[in-house]
Amino acid sequence: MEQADINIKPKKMGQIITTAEDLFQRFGFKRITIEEICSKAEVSKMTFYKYFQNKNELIKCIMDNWLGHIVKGLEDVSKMDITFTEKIRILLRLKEETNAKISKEFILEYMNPDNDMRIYFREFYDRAISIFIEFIKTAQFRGEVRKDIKPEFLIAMLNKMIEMAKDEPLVQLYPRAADFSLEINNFFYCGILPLETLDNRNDEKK
Amino acid sequence: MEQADINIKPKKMGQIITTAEDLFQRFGFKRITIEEICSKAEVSKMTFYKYFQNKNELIKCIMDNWLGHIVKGLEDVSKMDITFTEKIRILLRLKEETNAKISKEFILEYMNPDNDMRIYFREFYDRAISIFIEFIKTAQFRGEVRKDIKPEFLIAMLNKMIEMAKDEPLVQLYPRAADFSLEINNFFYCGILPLETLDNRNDEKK
DNA sequence: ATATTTTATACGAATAGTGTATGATTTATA
DNA sequence: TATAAATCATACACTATTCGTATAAAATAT
Repeated sequence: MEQADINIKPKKMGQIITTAEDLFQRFGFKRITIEEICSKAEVSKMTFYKYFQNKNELIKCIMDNWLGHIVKGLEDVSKMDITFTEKIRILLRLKEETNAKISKEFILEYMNPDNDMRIYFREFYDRAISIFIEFIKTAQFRGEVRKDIKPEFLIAMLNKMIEMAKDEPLVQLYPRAADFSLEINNFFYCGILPLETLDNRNDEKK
Repeated sequence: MEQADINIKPKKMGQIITTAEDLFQRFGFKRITIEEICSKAEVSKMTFYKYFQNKNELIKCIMDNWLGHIVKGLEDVSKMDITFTEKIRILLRLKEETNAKISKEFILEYMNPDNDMRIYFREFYDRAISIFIEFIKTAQFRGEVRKDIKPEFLIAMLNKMIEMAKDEPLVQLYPRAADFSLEINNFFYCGILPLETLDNRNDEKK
């Protein structure tokens, strides 16, 4: 999927991005130095500066990749000819993935007032959210989601559900993790489906 | 358990240790600055230097705590009047905990040749291992473990088992996570029990 | 063979982190 | 309330780290 895009890029550039992405996600942007990225990516510093002006440009590049990934993911889901239940399941996974990226560490740095990247972070966050909202609006237009629900509310709901999925004692109630995620999924599905389609729901499930 | 020791220490000192412990485990020693510890622990830098000469002394203090925790844990287990199956279960958890502490990040810094703390790290690692080995030797003396097994082999086995427990597709084979950990536990148990006690094993289980 | 890419090393400049001094403020204790 | 002890914010000189660039050698591709 994203593979194709990466392959067009020079090999070393790809190594830098992949390594940096991993390090940034684990330790946050601030803690990682260019030199650490280079040595882990097995690339010399000179090569780094050949492809990126500085660390911030690399960060922007990576965050743009993230956005692209979300956009593409949602576009693909939109096009897919599957039940909306399935779509929600994929959406959930995508949101969870995004959350992992915009994690504590990210938020922390984003909050820091004396960070040059602050404006860019805010922009990224807003765009990510608005992409999700756009997706939901489309679904509302198609009649897959009740029209009187605020998309922003759904986003908040998604986040809460992802939190729930991390609540160990809760998950333990289910014989296997998959059962729990199905439960969450179904709850979501039943709660947002337009009223007029309530009758066909059971048929659709089969 | 360890609670008591902490309470004797001045309050702020405790805050420093707790915060630093958390940060070190998540990001490694090198990445964390004294100032970050202070601000997260809500302690001024002056207070930090009141209790610790420098970052290395804090690290030593924390690593000593870890050792103490292992020693106490194993001593407690030794004293407990429970089946050896149970003991192994607790031992496994303790080893897992220790592994989390001496994680990738730790090893990485420990490997770094130009690190002043290198000798201390090596020493810590050796002592931790030898404490486990001592525990196993005691168990062998008591006849709880087959005498012809090398303790070092058991340590290696424990590590492998902890790795296995993180192998998702494998864990998925079991209806619930607990079942898998029981399986591992029983396998270990059956494999190391002295031959002469093989007959009573089933009775002991009940 | 030749052009391109990548590399190691070294370097000054900029930045960030350390550890200490000072005096004000808070908190505990009598 | 008075007094001692802890904690604090701020500023500071000093050190270590990181940045970004210049150079020329080595590796790789064509």
